Order: sequence, then structure tokens, then C-alpha cells
Amino acid sequence: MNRERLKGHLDLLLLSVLTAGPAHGYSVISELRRRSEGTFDLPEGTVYPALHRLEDAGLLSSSWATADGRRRRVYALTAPGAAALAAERTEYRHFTRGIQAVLGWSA
Amino acid sequence: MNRERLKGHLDLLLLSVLTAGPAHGYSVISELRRRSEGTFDLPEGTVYPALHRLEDAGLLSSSWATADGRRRRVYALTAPGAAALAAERTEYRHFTRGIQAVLGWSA
DNA sequence: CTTGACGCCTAGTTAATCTAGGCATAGGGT
DNA sequence: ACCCTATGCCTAGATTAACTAGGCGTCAAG
Repeated sequence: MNRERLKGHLDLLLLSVLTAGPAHGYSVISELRRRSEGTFDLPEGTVYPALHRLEDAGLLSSSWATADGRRRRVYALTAPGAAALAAERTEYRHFTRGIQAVLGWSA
Repeated sequence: MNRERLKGHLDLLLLSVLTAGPAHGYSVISELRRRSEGTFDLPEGTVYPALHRLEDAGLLSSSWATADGRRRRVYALTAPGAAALAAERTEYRHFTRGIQAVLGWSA
């Protein structure tokens, strides 16, 4: 997948994964890869800064956890985050409708 | 429409518009706005450089025309351009399938 | 004791798009 | 005459999202 295509859609993906429940960064990456069947195999350098940004924006909250001697930062969707996700979904649909209209796809 | 979302999809849109026949830059912008019902209202500073890039890549060919005392550069899809468009469409579908899979949309 | 999976992080780079201007013709309004 | 808008083209530089390329550390397997 051409990376440029992802731009502007990353937050949608991250917030979406976290609707299933709190998760740490590494597992978010795995889950994204698993759900998309390899289409979205994002480097850590993409995901971690994005999670930090979303937390700074108040859309996620995080806390440290330890499992098997490894420390993890676990992220959870906040109420504003859920609202932002809903907005992202709406915008995404708007976007795809626009593309389809231009392409002449009735779908 | 958040502009970031467009990134990586611009070529798809431009090439798509030109499947309807040759057109000049300004009309491509209008057509994009019309077909998408205002969703894609792109600044000239976005479209003109993109058309130049596509022409440099051999996906478009251009020629000057004059109408009503105004000069226009008319762009037409080349054979490689049509092939690139087909590839773009496939990649776009791949992209949307990935998103939908992550969002849990069966669509 | 090295390799790989797990797990986190960030400084600097890249590159696509946008901003903000410039230039020119035509026509309508005042 | 003058200005404004629509039409039509262009580009240098700014913006900014995502990526590259590293770093650090734990643990289990071979």
C-alpha cells in the first residue's frame, strides 16, 4: 500500500482499533495489520507519535502497565475520543462518496 | 473536507476526470467540484503542479489552445495514463477494503 | 550468547499539498 | 474610466503528516 494514501486517515484507524477496548501501541500495530490482512502494516515511528498526539488532544488516555517484565503504555478511548471517531467516520464516508462520484461509481 | 485526506488520491481524481476527454486545468478543477458536489474544491496551486507532474511522468499529454482570446493548456490521457488510472483504481479499492475491515464495516 | 519477538521512544527527513502571491483577458457594473 | 469577478495560467516557499533510522530495554529459544 502506497503510504501517501494513508495520510489523513491514520487517526480514524487508530481510534477505531481502540473501540474494541484499551490496548498498547505494539498491539495496535498488530491488530491493524491483522484486521486489514496486511494492508496497513505501519512502522512504530508512525504509530507511537500519533498515539501521543491523540493523547495530547485528549482523545486517548494512557497508563503504564507491566506484563512479563515488560512495560507497556496502555491507551484507552476517552469520551471526546469516541466523539472524534464518530466525526472521523462521517468525514470518511463523505470523502469516499466524493471519490465515487468523481469516478462515476454508483456505489 | 479536511485536505489531508486527499493526499495520495489526487492523481486518481485528476486522471479520472480526464477519461471523459481532454480538458484544461481550470475546467478540471470545476469538474471535480461539480462531480463531487463541492467536496473537492481544489486550489489551483494544487492542481496545476499535479498536472505538470503527471505530464512529466508521461501519463498526460498537453497542447496549447486558444478560446475567446484566452490561452489554455489542454491535457489528454495517454495510454500509460489510462493504465496508471486502472492501477490507481485497484489500489483505491484495496485501500477502502482495508479501512472497512478495520472499521468493522462489512460493506 | 546471539537472534528474534516484544515494547517503547524521538530527531530529522521526505514529499504531497497548500498558501500566497504573480500575470493576463473579458465582461459587467458604477 | 474604474473596479471587480470569472476565466485561465504559473511558481516559490511553507506546512505538516507520515516515515526512516536509529536508540533503549526485557525475555525466551537455540
